[in-house]
Amino acid sequence: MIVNFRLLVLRRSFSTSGAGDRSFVVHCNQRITRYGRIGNVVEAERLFNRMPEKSIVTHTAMLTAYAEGGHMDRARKVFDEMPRRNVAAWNAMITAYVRRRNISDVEEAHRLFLNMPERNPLSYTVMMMGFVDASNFDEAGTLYVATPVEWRDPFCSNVLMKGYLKSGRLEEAVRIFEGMKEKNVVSWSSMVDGYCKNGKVTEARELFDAMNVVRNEFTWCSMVDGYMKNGFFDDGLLLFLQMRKETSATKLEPAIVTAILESCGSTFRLKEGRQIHGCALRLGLDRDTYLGNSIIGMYSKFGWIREARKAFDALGNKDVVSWNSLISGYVQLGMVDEAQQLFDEAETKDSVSWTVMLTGFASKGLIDECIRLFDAMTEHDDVAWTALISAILNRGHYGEAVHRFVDMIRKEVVPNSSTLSCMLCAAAGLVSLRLGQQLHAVVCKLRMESDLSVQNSLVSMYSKNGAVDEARRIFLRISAPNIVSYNAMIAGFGRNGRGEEAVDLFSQLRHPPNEVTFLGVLSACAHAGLVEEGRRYFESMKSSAFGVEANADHYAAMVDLLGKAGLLEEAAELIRTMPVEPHSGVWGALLGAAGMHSNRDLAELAAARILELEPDNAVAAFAVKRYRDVMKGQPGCSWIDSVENRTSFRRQHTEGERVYSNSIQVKEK
DNA sequence: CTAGGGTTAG
Repeated sequence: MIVNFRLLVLRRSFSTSGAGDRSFVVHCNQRITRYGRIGNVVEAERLFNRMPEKSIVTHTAMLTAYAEGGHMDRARKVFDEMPRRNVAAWNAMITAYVRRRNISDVEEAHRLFLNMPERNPLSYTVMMMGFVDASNFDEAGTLYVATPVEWRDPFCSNVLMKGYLKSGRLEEAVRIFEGMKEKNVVSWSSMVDGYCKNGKVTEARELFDAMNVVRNEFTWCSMVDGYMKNGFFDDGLLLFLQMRKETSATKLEPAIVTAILESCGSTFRLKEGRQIHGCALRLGLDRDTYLGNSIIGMYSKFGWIREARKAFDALGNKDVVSWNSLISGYVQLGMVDEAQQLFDEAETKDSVSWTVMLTGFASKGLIDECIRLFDAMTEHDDVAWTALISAILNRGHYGEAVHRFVDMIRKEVVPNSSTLSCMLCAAAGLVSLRLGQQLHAVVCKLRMESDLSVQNSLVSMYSKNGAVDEARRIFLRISAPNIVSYNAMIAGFGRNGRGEEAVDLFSQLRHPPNEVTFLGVLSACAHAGLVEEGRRYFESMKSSAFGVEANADHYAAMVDLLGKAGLLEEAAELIRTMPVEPHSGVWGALLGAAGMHSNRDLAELAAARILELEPDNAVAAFAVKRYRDVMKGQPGCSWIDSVENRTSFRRQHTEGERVYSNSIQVKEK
């Protein structure tokens, strides 16, 4: 009905309007623009074709509508066939190419830019956007320098500065920022945000306090979120309260509340989370989809799945993130069936939905389901690949993981830091220095040398491959090592027979040690024969000064330590009196020591216990057989060594070598 | 008609 009426009006307008009816043309141009913005190319095109008189603006609006709808060929045809063009038309065509975020399109944009008869400030800004999006900072920088000084307005400078910040090129960003003659609120806010995103909260706050323009909601939001994302929840909350006092408290930006709720979820702030949720409800902000999604996410992270479900059901405008947040909530609780039900129910799914579901199956070890899901996905991005690879790795299939990684690279999907972290663990597991070094080269190429999780994985990979000095070199370059870094390095020293250095590093710890730290230092003592030190660490751990409970692994390390030193009876006594149930690793340590010191009774005891726990254990079976048939108690027998050359392990190792032998080629970012 | 900040899920 409405459409017919419009057509009627339109028809009358066409018949009554003369060639010079400019207001009608303007009206149609606006409608084409509107159709383009809502993605209705068909209506835009229909109107365009019916217009007897078209202006430059008409063509420009139409080409933009086509481009937004993905029809680049038709957009270009409109541009090429325009009877006359102005700067805006050229800019629009360049913008259309730039928005494709693709190298060849940016090149085409650049050709147009070079050929245009006249340029305005916007031409430079848009072209620079293209280079920035393509991470071509050389060209972007050159173009910035080539931009006439009077045209280097905040608009233009902010684009380049923002690009530098996004790619972690802080110094270049600062250079642009400080060189700007005029800075607006976007310039300041972007720098504050950029510092925060690069972990420099102190510098961000200095700028935040130093700004000479009025802060707006973006500025506040960046700073509050910056505090929270960098682990300073209380400072963030304080600043939020300060904002409420300083600015008009009548309305509140949903974005800032969203940021806080997300942080409540990730730092497990149950009380604050509930309070802020209540506050958002009172202010009527809960209709905001972003905010609603963050509520679902927060309760999911708390494990309060019913609250999450309630927030989901209450949300008026659900989008794909709403669904994904709740699916993720079920997955996090291990409720994979419920997650799958929701996954099947969702009418719109994106790669996140599929990946969440994949990690759900992975958490249950259902590797075939993971692969089935992965194969059913239409697009595989870096995270999807990483989820699959990680699922395969968790099942211990290193060679297969390497195979998938090579596939990923061949498909030209750029690995992220978590992919590389995973793969470095594979290289450690495979004991393949060659693979590890190639991955290290990829890390450098992709500028991920400063990523903490990558650095930690590198330390672990190198030390497991015997290259402990290389591991140490990387460890020393970590700007803010966390407990995982220390654990990797301590264990690395230990397994390479450098017990003193392990002990030394432990004494320099700036973090409370955890279970892994103690396991590392105990193993280090065992390897280096530091019996007294080992005893001391073990006692200090048990004295609960650090709040760490000794588990069976720690006892295994102690049995190993005592056993290697020949204190077999003390080791056996430790097993007898340990408060946790000894697992096969504990008995294995005793078996190894008993073998080394030719204590037949204890070896047989240990082997028997292992076989009770693991009837298929080859080492124990071999030991029992060996003792029964061959060994007559001579010292120095090397049966344990021959078994330790675990054949299955070797096979996997060589399998991995073969798969990645065509060196890994990654395109530079 | 063409241009620049923040927030949610893997």
